[in-house]
Amino acid sequence: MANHRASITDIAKVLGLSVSTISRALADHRDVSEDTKARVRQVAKDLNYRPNHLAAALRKGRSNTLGVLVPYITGNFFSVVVNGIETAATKAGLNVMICQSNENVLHEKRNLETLLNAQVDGFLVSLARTTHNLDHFAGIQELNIPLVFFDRILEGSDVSAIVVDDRLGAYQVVRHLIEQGSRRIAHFAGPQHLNVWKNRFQGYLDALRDFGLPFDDSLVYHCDMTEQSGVAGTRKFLQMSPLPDAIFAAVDIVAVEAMQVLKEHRIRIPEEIALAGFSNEAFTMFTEPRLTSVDQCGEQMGQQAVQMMQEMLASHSGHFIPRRVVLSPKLKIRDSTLRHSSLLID
Amino acid sequence: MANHRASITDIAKVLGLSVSTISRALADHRDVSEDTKARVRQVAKDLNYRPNHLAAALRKGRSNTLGVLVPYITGNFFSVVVNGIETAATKAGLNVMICQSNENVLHEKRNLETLLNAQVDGFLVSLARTTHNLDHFAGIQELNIPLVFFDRILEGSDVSAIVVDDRLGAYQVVRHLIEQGSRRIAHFAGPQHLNVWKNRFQGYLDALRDFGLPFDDSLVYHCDMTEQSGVAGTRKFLQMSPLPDAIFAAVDIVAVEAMQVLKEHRIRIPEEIALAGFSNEAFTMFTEPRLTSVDQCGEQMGQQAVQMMQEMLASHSGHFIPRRVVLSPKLKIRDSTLRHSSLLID
DNA sequence: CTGAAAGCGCTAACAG
DNA sequence: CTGTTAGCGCTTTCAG
Repeated sequence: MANHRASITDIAKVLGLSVSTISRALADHRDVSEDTKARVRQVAKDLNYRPNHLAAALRKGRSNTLGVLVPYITGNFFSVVVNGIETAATKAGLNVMICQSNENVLHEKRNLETLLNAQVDGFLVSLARTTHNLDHFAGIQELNIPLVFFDRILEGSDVSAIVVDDRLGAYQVVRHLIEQGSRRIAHFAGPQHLNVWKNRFQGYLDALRDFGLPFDDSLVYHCDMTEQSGVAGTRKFLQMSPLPDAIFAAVDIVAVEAMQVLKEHRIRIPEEIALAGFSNEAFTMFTEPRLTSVDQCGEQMGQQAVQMMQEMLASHSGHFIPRRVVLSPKLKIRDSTLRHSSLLID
Repeated sequence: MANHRASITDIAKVLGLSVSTISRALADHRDVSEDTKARVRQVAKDLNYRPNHLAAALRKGRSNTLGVLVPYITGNFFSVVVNGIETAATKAGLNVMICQSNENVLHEKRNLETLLNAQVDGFLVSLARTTHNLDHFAGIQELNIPLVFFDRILEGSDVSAIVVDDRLGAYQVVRHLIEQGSRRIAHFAGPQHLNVWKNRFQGYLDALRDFGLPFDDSLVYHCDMTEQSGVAGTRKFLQMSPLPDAIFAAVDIVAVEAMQVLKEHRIRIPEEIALAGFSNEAFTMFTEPRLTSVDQCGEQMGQQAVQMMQEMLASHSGHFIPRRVVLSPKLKIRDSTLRHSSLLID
């Protein structure tokens, strides 16, 4: 007999009341007497009643669920953001469905459809590296379903988003490198159609300009930031003469690959070549030397994304004016760039 | 006009057919003529029709969704398992809802209810560290909803699960340490009510016994494996005389903390004290020296969990005989234990 | 304060 | 091959 999900109807039968009364009682509606509510709650407990979200969602036209789409969750940054999203969503009584695009725009498209079919009330999205246009978001826009991007957005697109000031983060890194005496600073740049890498490159350029250093095209290695690009790029840098005296990689993992190549060549870090990454991945604390990087406030980003989503959900107006929240990144200075050793921040 | 989710009814109206025909056509039912199917599909496309999973789930009594509950997804191991689960589930046409318990049994209980209310068809669970009994799973069992545990299960419980042979993994680590010449091997042990840490401790004990080393109680540091327990434990070990000549931590992060303490004390790794962890977290590749660890085949674990779930879902028999799949861990020998440097496996 | 009735979008007998 | 009908469990008018 227990092998059956108790429904509102079951409770109604036991108490000889109507389903609507039970429904109201469970929702703590003020039209129901306290006495009735108490009895309903008791029976609900006895029968081990569990509300059927699906039915409620179908009826109400709202699922109370957010669809989250990230490139991947292995790795530190996105899992922290997702963590922030989950925490904030739970607090707001919203559920979360998480999908990974695996950096593949086709997966992204398919996941979007899955989430759409699951009737999510809103989308929180960080783009795949291979996404070059937003065509596959047209359906969502047409249906007026709230959509908030975070971290990765398409360069030049006018969308609501929580981003970090990547340009500023990169600027701070390069300024720090210059302050530590570097003059020939190499850079690993990522695909320029995504805001994050474009802006990090821009920050690099801006800092060079502001501090009167010449821009040297050959010091920039363009790559897609996938496995091993750090190895190839570093080898290329090491063939130059004179050598660069610093390397700033727009992604931590690439910086770590560079570190390994530099070590193989017995090049001292940071004395001969200083090294910095971006994202403040967990492993930056464990390398030797520890890697200077830029923290992107993932937890906060997730929370803010949910907050913006809540506002959109609340404002019943069909259309939303794209808003943008820009978080300030935090430079994390560590041994890999610190020549005049003294103040180690962290 | 586009601002409206097209339904089967809409398609039916356009074509002058009944909803059931449309439903069947979309499901590629053989009773519908190819001609009709083609027309239905065309109109579906034109109207940008998206099936409503909620409605289908409500009607069919199946949501095609799996509930996944893990302690956390930040950190490598569980995010890899979740990755494996997602991949396998997607392949099987199942959706996935992921929840984190944050190692908190109360969260675990609440998440279970959320997933239950979301009408998931099955549960994939890895227990929180603070879970000491399975009372909160009673509701699931009663409803005969398939439940598969993975990695962390309650010691002594009779449940279906995919686990890794933690005892064997630990045994291999300790044997390796002994082969490298260690004789006083210290161990960081975790909470013993969970299979994983109990078995790792057992593997440690078994290896000592098999290779004729005495068991010394003071060489075991019991802790809850949270932040900083590695620091405190290592300090304690360093006060012993004679010093241990190896440390085997049941968790990687603890091993890394130990590494940092050892470095502060200028103790050479592995010459003076060899060091090994467990889980093969990503950062084990980046420490210096690189950390010997045990890989737990997370991806495979996730896939197997889904496969077992599918079998349970398929077999319509109400009750399931608890099954267990035990995966073989892989010892990853790296510099932190390799004294007679030669064959570096990886 | 409580009840009756309709319907969210879909599927699955059953009936032609 | 297609249509009719009922109903999954819930919420929400509208009527008492």
